[in-house]
Amino acid sequence: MANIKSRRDANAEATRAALIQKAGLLFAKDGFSNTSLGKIAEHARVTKGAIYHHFDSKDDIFAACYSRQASEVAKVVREVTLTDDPWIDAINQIKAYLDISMKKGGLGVSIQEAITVLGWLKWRKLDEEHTMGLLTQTIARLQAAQLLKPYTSTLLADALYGILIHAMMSLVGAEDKKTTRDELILLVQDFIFGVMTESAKEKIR
Amino acid sequence: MANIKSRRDANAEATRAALIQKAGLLFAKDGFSNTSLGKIAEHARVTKGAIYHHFDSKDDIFAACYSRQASEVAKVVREVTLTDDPWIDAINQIKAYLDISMKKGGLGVSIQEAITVLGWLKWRKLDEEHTMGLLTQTIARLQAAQLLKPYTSTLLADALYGILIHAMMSLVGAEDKKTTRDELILLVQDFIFGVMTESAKEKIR
DNA sequence: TAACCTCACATACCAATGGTATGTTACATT
DNA sequence: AATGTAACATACCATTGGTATGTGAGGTTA
Repeated sequence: MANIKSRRDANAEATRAALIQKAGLLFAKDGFSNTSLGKIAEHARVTKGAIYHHFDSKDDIFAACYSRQASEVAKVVREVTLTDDPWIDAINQIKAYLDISMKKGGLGVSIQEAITVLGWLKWRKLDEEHTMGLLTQTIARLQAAQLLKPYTSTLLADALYGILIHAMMSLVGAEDKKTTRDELILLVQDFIFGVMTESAKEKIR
Repeated sequence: MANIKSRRDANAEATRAALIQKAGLLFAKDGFSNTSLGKIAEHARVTKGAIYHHFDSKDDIFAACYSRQASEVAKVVREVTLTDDPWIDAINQIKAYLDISMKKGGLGVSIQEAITVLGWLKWRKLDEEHTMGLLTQTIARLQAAQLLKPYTSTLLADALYGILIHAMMSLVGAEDKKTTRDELILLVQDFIFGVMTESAKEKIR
């Protein structure tokens, strides 16, 4: 209803955004436990009161930071989809995911930290709304085109996401990122080949 | 040298062991952050001083708990190896790993918590000495037998471990564990098929 | 065995920090 | 103009990880 933002609402949104941004920078730079709410408030030129007005807890503001970043990643990956060949799209999405993760590797809140702070379950739930949700869709497309063996789709998505996450983490730690990235793409492709139907394999060859 | 334990040393070892055991139970039951050092000390009938005499920090005693558990898992998985067919051994190890993880899922310190508390890097380093180290060996065997495509072995181990970890986590959360477990084994097998050499595939069929 | 030393803890204490309870004031509503 | 409410600020608290120091039993040396 009230789509017209009042002055106060606009200000509130601004502080909230500033809080998320500054917190994101600090979390990325110093890690979660080494970033106190006091520091965050200070950098955003407010007090802890402001934080606890906008967020429920320290975990909550961290989740907001990660969520924001994840949605940005998902957005970039989503924009890749172009062709009407689900297989090509899938590979391109994977490439895009690895690339942006590689770029944002140092910058931004790391996935490690996210899992570390939020715990597996919360983290997963968050990711399901972004990157992993995308992956699930992509897999559904592949399955609809009968390119994949009839595994339970959530299980498949889980496993594939596991590969991607893990791949990404190796990538962040690797010294020759470019080579590693290329090898990883091939590796992931081969893994997926393993769960493809025979007819699909021949079609691609 | 001093292999003959003095009275004092024996006592010290006993308290250290008790500390690890009680801490493990509490960590598993209440989680890391909800378990204070005071509680641990109380349960082990000592004081915080004892804890800080034996361990450097809260993280450190947690690491000790996890390490102990991981070595037990690794021990069970290691005992599986029997035949001289590396492929069969690999599959059996994977089965054993999933099974024990399934059993110990509720009990013991969960992997989620371990990653959560120690952070990705420390956790990985710890696991490299146990479960992951085993996996690396198994992969090396498969590669030596030229069953796998010539990927960088560490990369391969990383990715495979990623699948296993992720699979295990789905397994912990699944409602029909037995069915999920069976499907997961097939899934993992298929994934590995993807990175096998053509000749190896035919040999198995 | 007596003096001495070391180590395995216990006791006392502190600083930091997440979280809460309570103001306060600008702004919106009536 | 009076009143209400949301967006913060201020003050305060409890917990807790960590440290500095004390102490006494057990081991070592003379």
